[in-house]
Amino acid sequence: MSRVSSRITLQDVAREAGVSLATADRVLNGRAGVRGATAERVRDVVARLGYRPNAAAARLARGETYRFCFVLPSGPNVFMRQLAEQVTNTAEWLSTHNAFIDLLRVDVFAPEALASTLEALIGRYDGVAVVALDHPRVRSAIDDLTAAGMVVVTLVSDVPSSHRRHYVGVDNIAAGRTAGTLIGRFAGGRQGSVGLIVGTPALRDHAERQFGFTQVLSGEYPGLKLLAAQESLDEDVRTQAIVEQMLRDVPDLVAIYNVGAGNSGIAAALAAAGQAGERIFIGHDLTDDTRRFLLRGVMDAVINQDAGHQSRSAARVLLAHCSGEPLFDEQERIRIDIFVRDNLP
Amino acid sequence: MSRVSSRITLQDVAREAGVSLATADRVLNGRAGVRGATAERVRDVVARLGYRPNAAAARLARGETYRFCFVLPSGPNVFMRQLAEQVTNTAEWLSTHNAFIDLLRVDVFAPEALASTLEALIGRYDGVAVVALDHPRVRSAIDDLTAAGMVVVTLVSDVPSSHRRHYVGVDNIAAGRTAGTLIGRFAGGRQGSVGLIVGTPALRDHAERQFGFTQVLSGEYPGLKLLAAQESLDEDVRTQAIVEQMLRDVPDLVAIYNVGAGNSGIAAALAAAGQAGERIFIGHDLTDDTRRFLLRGVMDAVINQDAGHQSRSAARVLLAHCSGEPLFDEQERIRIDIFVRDNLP
DNA sequence: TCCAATTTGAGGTTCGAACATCAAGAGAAA
DNA sequence: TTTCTCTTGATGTTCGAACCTCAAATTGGA
Repeated sequence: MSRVSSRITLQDVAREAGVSLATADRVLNGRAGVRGATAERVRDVVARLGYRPNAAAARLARGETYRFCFVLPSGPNVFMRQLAEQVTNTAEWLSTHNAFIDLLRVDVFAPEALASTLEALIGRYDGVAVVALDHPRVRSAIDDLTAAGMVVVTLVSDVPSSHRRHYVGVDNIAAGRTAGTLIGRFAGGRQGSVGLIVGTPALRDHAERQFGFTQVLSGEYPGLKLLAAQESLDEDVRTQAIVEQMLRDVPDLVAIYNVGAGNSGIAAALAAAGQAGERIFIGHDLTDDTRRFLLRGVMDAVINQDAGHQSRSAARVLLAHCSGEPLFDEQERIRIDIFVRDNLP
Repeated sequence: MSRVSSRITLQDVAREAGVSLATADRVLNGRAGVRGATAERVRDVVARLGYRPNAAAARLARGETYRFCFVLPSGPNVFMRQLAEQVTNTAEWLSTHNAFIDLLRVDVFAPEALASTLEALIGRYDGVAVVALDHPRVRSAIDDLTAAGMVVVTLVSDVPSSHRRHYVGVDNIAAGRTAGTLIGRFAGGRQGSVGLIVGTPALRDHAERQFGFTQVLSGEYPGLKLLAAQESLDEDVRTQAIVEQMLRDVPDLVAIYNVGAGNSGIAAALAAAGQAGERIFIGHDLTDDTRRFLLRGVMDAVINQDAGHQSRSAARVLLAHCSGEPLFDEQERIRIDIFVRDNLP
């Protein structure tokens, strides 16, 4: 029953408030030269009539174009490839809204390179979305961009102490905790060891997931013994070797949690040992591979953060901050998705 | 590296193709009176330059306003209240895009009433989003609306055999299967009975969830015995009574799956029996209550379909279909969310 | 009361596409 | 060649807000 009749324009507001279009315009756009009482009257009418500026007309009149730069890690990481692809889709959408995206890829393990890449962006863009590295050099580069009047958004991996305007991504501690709870529950009282594989603890998101996971497992599932974390550098061959070793050395292995990439390696090792489906196996990022592993019962759950959502969200946030349009917080919250075999999209 | 330089307008396309603005316009808007070869040339240039119409300008020029009607069930159902609230939010957003929403609430258990409500909408709206009931009268009402040139979208609950243009909602069979898998896995080999509570099997979504759940449980977890489904009519007092009885009569009760509303009643019954946290308890719809139950360990998982997402998605779909703008399928897919204690938003 | 500063009004231009109208040009059929 | 139809160009108007300028009205202070 929330009815709004046809369309209220600034004209209507001005007429109703007994002022000219120019004055109404001055009030709404915060331009100087309007007496307080008059401004108040206009604002009252705006509220009373429920006036909302026509988004299309406003955009058209403003006529600005925005340039954004997305900085993603290079390398073969599947999730980052998905993200890059989604950024390309987003770029297409943005291009109909007078905003343009350049996509840059830099070595994720080189904070210096990332920092100098960022610094080179100063003045060339209106906004930057960056998969950041929590490192003093990077932080100061982000602050420099912000100081230069650019809007900076961190993507996937945050730098909380920087002056970035917004973080688009999930709480990775919570993601790790989620994995912990799922493994704990799936184990259902069984006793034994749990293997933990991380890409590299140098990545903030990996470290955070590991932290959350450890917290839950050691705090709430005393029957499960957490093995020392092994580093895979996100490579299939290394995860495979790690798991093969584990299957040999740890007879009471109940579950494996893979914090980073390389799930195919784990699946291969399990299959080779004839153990696929015997051990609980939880990992991150829904890909063609992990989807197949779920369907075949090799993996038990996949924790995911939607690349498309993150890319679009970053774009919307940048656009909103640059153009001063409102933002719906709720829509920009990235969820920690849990996928099992039955709720695959 | 996907760079698009400033902005290509229809002017640029026309110049590049060596035709007039008028002709370029005729080609792009499919107006008659252009020779095939000429049209081809224009389309080539469009592709080559990557021309995309300015969304704001197009909207403004079209200058149409759209009227949509959202038809939701009346009654105290929490999810439907959330949905109604989100529709109100969506209405606010839409109002800046020249589209307006009326919200109607009708008795969900009365197909005749729903059907006649729908029929009364003919000609008064450009689009309708309806939480439908799968009933011949309702189906034919939807078909009548469609025949009258209106865009009809089913929301939350589908009528697949109707001519609705789109279904915004989840696959409820998959949702039920997901619950089944979670309970099966959480039980972790324990033997015993599983209680099943539905609001009413007359609701398609409830029936589908029950179907999916039963499928998984009886097919894959032979150690778990599924008790006969009990009807709660989505009422707390009734679910409470049902569970109290269950706790008395079924000593080996392992888990409870509540297909509909009324989770508070279940929590109360469990608490009264001192059994909160002892039985696996999975239900639907994330609310203040269920969130609290998750945090306290009373519930083990909540399966959710995001009301805000569904409301916005329905609006976007209606808008896109009415105005002929493109739609990003991937963005409009509603996910089956699994929430445990650790990944609450 | 008068001057100066501040407020307000009136009007115009711009953005890019959609859509309309009319005349000029091309081509085909008679 | 003439006539008629089919294409094309030229040109305008519209949408609603943003932003600009200049003149008129109002206000406040001296």
